[in-house]
Amino acid sequence: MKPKAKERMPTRIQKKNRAAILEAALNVFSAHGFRGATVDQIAAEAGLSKPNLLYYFPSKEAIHAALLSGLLDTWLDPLRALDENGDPLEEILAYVRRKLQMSKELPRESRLFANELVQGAPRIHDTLSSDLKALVDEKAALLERWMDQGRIARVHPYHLIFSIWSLTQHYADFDVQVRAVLGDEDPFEGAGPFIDTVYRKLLAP
Amino acid sequence: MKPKAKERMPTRIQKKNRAAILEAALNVFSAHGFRGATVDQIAAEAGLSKPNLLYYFPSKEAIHAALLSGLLDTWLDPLRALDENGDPLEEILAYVRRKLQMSKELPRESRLFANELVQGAPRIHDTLSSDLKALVDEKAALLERWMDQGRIARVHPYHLIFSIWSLTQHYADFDVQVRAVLGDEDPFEGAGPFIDTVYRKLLAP
DNA sequence: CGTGAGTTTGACCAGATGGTCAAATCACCA
DNA sequence: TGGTGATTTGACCATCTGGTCAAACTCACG
Repeated sequence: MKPKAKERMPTRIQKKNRAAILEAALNVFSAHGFRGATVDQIAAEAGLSKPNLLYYFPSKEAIHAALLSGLLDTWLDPLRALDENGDPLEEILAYVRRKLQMSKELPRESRLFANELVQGAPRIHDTLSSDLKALVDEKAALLERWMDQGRIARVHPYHLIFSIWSLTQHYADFDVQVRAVLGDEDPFEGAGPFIDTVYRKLLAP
Repeated sequence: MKPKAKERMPTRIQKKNRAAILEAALNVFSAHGFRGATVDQIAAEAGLSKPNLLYYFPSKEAIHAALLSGLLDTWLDPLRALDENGDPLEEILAYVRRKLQMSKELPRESRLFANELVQGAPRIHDTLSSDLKALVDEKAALLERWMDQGRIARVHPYHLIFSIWSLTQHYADFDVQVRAVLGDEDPFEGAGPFIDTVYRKLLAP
């Protein structure tokens, strides 16, 4: 039997409104940063009045925190998927491609994190040096094993990971700049093959 | 004889205070973004009262604009220095090294631009699609010529330039993340050789 | 020195912003 | 259908923020 929960099930309306708020907040926070976003703006975009929005989340901070922690997993999933048992180069290329695809399909999420990081990550610093560091340590060790086995070329494993982040997220985070330079050309059209080549040549044993 | 200028020479005090304000503004804007920075904060950091600061610059916007336009040249100088007459690979590697050094020595400047770009560059969009685009077009054409001559491997020249920007500026813009993962290790220690290797392997004809 | 330009400041303002609250309205089901 | 808890809102508040202004002060130079 179900132990009676202190917290009740979320109602249909709660589910709908919470989702609408997070969606709107993602738009606004990713476009203007935490400080640049206003509660009114988020409320308007979610189709709610400000007091109504604050009925669902206790504060602006809370919305932001909910967004970040809710998205962090999604964000790191591709790295988690790096599989010890796969072919090293193909595993890494798959990771790169997934990350680039995320830049294309989830640019708001990327910019949300970029905004936070570029300003010193005041609200997620702890998560970075615990969860993120642990995951990267683990995967860097895997990369190092592959290098020891001569299955990919030897490079600094941490900087290899950083390079994948920077090369792929660049297209989401600095989208305006990329488009200003490229004009009409679709950035991802050329980026995919380019980055692919980078890692094929870099990691060829 | 000197034509009498409508505008007088800046006094000693003007020079000192303008410089102090821009220095303080660079600190504050790069750490908090335009919206997150307050005039009081900048004034305090510059050792002036708010009204006094606004005696030297007419508005917060004006300080930000002065900073950006003053720094844009510095920022693009390394790319401008890419020399048609040098050895292609060495020229590109020199560009990469200069950019990485700038990330190390001028991280505030890098983050100032990063903050602006990640939020859609509302205040420098025009400069990007005119000046920046023109410069990149010119240098991309040079890279293409080098490729035509078989002096470096053929890759998408624009994405080659983007990759240099992203790989190097990553270490300034996302400094907290890099340090959270690396712990005590100096990021630039490993980044230099790593990025060097990337471009040597990528561009070997 | 005295004087006018250059510099500094306390007091102030209007608008924006995050957040509160009591009252009104709505949705569900016994 | 009535009642109860969930939802919504208009009015309001305190604080922050960019910016103004007149008055006071300082400096350089004749």
